[in-house]
Amino acid sequence: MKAREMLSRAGMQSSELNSPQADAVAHVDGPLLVFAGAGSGKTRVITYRIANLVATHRVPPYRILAVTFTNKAASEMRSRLESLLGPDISRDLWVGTFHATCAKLLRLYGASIGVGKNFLVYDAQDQKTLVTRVVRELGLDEREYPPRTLLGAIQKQKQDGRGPDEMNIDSYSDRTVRSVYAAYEAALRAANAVDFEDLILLTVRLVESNSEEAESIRRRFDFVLVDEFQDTNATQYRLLRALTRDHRNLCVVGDDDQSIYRWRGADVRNIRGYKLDFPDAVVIKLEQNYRSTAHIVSAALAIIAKSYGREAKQLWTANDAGAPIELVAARDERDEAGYVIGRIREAVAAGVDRRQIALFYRVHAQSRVFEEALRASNLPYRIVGGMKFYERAEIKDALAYLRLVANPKSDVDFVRVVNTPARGIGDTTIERLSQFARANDESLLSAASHVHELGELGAAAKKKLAAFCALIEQLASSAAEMTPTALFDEMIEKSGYANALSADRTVENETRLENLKELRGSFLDFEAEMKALGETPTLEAYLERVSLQTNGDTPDSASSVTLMTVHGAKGLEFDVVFLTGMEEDMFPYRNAQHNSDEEMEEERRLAYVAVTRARKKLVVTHAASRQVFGTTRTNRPSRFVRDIPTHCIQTASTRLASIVAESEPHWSRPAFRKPLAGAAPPQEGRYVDREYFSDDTASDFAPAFRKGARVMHERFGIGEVRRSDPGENATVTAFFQGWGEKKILAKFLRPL
DNA sequence: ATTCCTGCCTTTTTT
DNA sequence: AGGCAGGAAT
Repeated sequence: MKAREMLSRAGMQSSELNSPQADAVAHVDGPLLVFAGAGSGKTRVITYRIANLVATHRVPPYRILAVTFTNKAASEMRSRLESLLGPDISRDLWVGTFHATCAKLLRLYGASIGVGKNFLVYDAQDQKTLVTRVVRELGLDEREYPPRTLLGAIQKQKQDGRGPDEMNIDSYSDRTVRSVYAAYEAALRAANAVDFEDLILLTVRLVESNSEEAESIRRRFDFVLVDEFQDTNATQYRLLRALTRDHRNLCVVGDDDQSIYRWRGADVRNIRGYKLDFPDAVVIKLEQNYRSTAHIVSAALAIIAKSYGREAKQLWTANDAGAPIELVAARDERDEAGYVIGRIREAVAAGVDRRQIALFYRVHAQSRVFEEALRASNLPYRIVGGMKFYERAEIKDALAYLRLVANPKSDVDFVRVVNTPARGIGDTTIERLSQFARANDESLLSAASHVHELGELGAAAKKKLAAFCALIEQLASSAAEMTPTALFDEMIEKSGYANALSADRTVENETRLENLKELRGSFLDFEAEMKALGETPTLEAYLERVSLQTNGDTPDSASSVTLMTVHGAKGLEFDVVFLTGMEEDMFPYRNAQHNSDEEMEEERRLAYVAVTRARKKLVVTHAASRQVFGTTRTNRPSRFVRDIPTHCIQTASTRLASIVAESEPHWSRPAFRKPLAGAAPPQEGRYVDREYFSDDTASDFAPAFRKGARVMHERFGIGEVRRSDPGENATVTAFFQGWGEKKILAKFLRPL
């Protein structure tokens, strides 16, 4: 294909890009830093730049590496590149997550640093299991050193690029961490496994070494691009620098205002300090927002403006002001849920696609109330996060069998399935086998294969273990001559797993069988895909994909409302967003351990992320009281809410609805007289027609400003009503902390 | 070996 | 409040 043709196919007319976007796309050699504000067309810039490198500058596609954090982002980028450049070229580009890219490099070159070709990737659960085992073997008290905490400490070391011997030891507990870390590493290597951190860290060591392999990897890519750069941790950044050491063609794209993963090791300083490492870097800021209404952009900007140390940016939009942001005060979480669900039904009735509606909360625990309300009103919804497909026990069990077949050294998998389904191999047996295995320096499966040498084990136990070994061996020999799907079928049958589930026909087991069927479907998909690429589908390749695809890859084909945490919402956008639980101590989230300045900063950025997800309509809710971990808590509205300029906001309250509900028999209430078609009967008067929330202050003056009610004033903050005088120029006398009693025109007050 | 109970802890979790 | 892990009971 000719370059010009490719360019036009890439849609690269300047009219499609604004000026900073075009500058970023046109940049070729040397370091480039792009600050991409929310909704500023970041993905477009990255993909166009890649297209430009290939089409105009004739860079071979296989010499370009684009790194993302999520599989989803990677596949989106890939498909956009495919439509720009066509399948032949895009196939050769390296587009993938940090982890997938590193796994690929390790499989190609890892031998030189002692990483076998068929290593497994252990997920969070496996890691914890392994740490627990190590803790026990070291004879440590699990109560004093919870495996969870230790694993966290180990991960932190790894994310900072330190091995056990490179740790800073400041206390006795550091010493403990170090010894657990060392033993954990040894256990991983013995199992021929790596964890997520290893994927990065081992690749860094590989690329930084002086080996021939390091040289080849560094020569492999002429251009490296990174998306969501603000989310990189120390090791990931080190990797990027090592990969581009010789040419410095490192293009990073991100937004320090959207850095919300500090607690996972992400370091905003990577983006904020990029200039220090690359003083000659070209810096481009994308500040025009194409996504949201002007009201939403102003609100977002007001929230983030108070952030400290941020790179100066001024997000703006040419879009219309749009509908005001609604701020709704609810009594408690149930009131809040009822109100939100009512509003969602309204929106759906008005023709909004359910897929364009999202409900955010700070923590998962808040989802339950919403879920119940959604179910009660028959609204289809999906929850992102929570228990993911690949985390379900039956899926992990099935995969553990196959992983054990692929990698007989994987003790974690052995322990998982040796007695699943129950085969009468109990803890005592496994404990003795472990000791035996340790004494002989071999894996559990291998120890079990010559278990007859183990004196202190009962004959019955030996027989059972031998039978299990035979099962795995049989499956292993099948693996050599079968397709992965056929092997899966055989495993499910021969292991007795399917039988155990169908024997006891409970609803849960039905679901589990369904899930296994779905897993089988993923084997079929995998085989079809590999066939299309002309490759042989191997079990190992399948397992690799699955271990890096922990994402719940929810098919959003179903038309559902989406519920998720704000973290889960990053990178997404919706027409209508409900941002719930906007109270102090909920959002910003705070408890005894979590209240540092840094954390507060991150909460602020999180609020910014939340607000910028909305395209057309944002409804913010907060509850006066809520049940948290069994106790009732009363909270003021979030500081972030108070940061939103009042001219963007329209306040409402669910209170009028409840007053109507209490004072009138339900059949006489307007909302009940004409229920929405197909809707479940409303409960407790929460589903009230919108007219009831009209912004006409007179109609809800009395309840909103009755004595004792809380109100907010732009200057004086939150106050308590002492006295109110309705009428044309209604006034309210209220007490404000730090200001005393003030008499104020009601229109300057917001009921809370 | 399995089951049941009690006591614990509770953010966010791209891979 | 609820889910889970560890320990006791069967």
